Amino acid sequence: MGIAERKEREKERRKNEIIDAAERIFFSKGIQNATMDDIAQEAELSKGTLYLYFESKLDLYLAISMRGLEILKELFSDSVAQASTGLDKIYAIGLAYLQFAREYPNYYNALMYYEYFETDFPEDHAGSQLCATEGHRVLDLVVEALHVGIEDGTVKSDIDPVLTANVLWAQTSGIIQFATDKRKHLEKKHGIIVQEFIDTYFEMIGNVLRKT
Amino acid sequence: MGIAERKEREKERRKNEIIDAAERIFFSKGIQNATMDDIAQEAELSKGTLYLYFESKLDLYLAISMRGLEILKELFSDSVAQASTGLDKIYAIGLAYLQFAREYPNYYNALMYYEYFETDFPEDHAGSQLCATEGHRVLDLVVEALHVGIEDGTVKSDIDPVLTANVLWAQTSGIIQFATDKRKHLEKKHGIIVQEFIDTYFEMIGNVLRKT
DNA sequence: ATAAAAAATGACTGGTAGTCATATACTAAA
DNA sequence: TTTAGTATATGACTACCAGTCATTTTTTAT
Repeated sequence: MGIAERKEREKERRKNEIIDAAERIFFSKGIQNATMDDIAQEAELSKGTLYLYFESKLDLYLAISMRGLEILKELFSDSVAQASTGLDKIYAIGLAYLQFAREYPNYYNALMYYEYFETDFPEDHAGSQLCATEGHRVLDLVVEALHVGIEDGTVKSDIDPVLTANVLWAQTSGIIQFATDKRKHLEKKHGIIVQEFIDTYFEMIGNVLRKT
Repeated sequence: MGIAERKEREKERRKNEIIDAAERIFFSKGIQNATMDDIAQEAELSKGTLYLYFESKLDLYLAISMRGLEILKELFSDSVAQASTGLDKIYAIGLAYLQFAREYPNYYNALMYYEYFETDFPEDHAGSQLCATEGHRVLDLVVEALHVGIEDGTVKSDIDPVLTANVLWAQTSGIIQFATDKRKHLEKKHGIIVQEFIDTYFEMIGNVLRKT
């Protein structure tokens, strides 16, 4: 009975085509300005059909966020795998995050949008929970890297890995957000090149974590 | 000719009454869900009148953000004035920021909303520019505190005050945002009390800035 | 008292998320 | 092959909201 399977595949494909179309519209017009009619037209489907595949505009947007998270997770895994010492793994994760914001600004924005509106989402919203879970998995990589660093002697042993991972994540997010949004302002008002800003931050982190 | 003056005062008062009403609605229903009709009803005015005093819903919201910035600036000024050494001033500013997020969560949210959507605002929007300028003034306090710290020997002298102030501001914003949004998650999933999280961060900052 | 100016009103417009009765395409049994 | 049943697709329609503007009400100056 291969028909059911084929239908399943086609359903999945159509769903992805809709996400593709939505992505083009969201990324070109902005999340707020994109309308479901725009997306329907781009997908060459009627608006009603969109609602057969996604419950709401928010759900459609969350599907795009999930794609962003997948990319981010991939970048992180690669970085961690390639760096040898624990401390280098920490640096590598930070750099990968930065690379993500630079190379996939649209996905980065989508994730920031999610961060901002997470509190507005219904507690039990499936897609939202999935996004959150994926985000936590990324944090686990940082905890693991700190453990490795303590083991191999590149990271101070008197830190709490879980606590420190959360602090690192939070402050690095702030740094990247600032570097992304205020790049222009940094250069114009303060004559600071973003790279200097980033380097200064990484130096600070190194001084704090490195075993002396 | 006191009539013109009286009219001016009354116009200002009405404007503030509208902001008061908008605040109650925005803060209770959320910025997105609040409607201009809600606000008009709360202010006991017609919707058209709101538009005599504010150009748009965004303008009305920015007026509220400005109130938040005023409070924040006040907290910062007081903190800086009370702390004696330069390093203590830095701590004091961080703590004041934290206090602001805790004691005025609605204003804090309004400012975060502004941060997030700043890029969407028209480049030449008056209210938006005013908000940005006020925000920069706050950063100047940090730069100044670093200078004082270098002078009085509590802060390392090999740092660039402007660069460091920007880094501090960016990462502290990330920490506070995380502590605010993820408090629940920190406690439930990792068994971390927010205070531990904050303390760990401040300790890190101290280790980086303090002259040894 | 009256004309002019200022302030306030609310019905109206344009635009959008989401719905639903209807139509079309596909599948399985007779 | 026909037919009944099911899955998929449609777009006109509803409800709602930001912002407008012709009209009305209130205030001021003469």
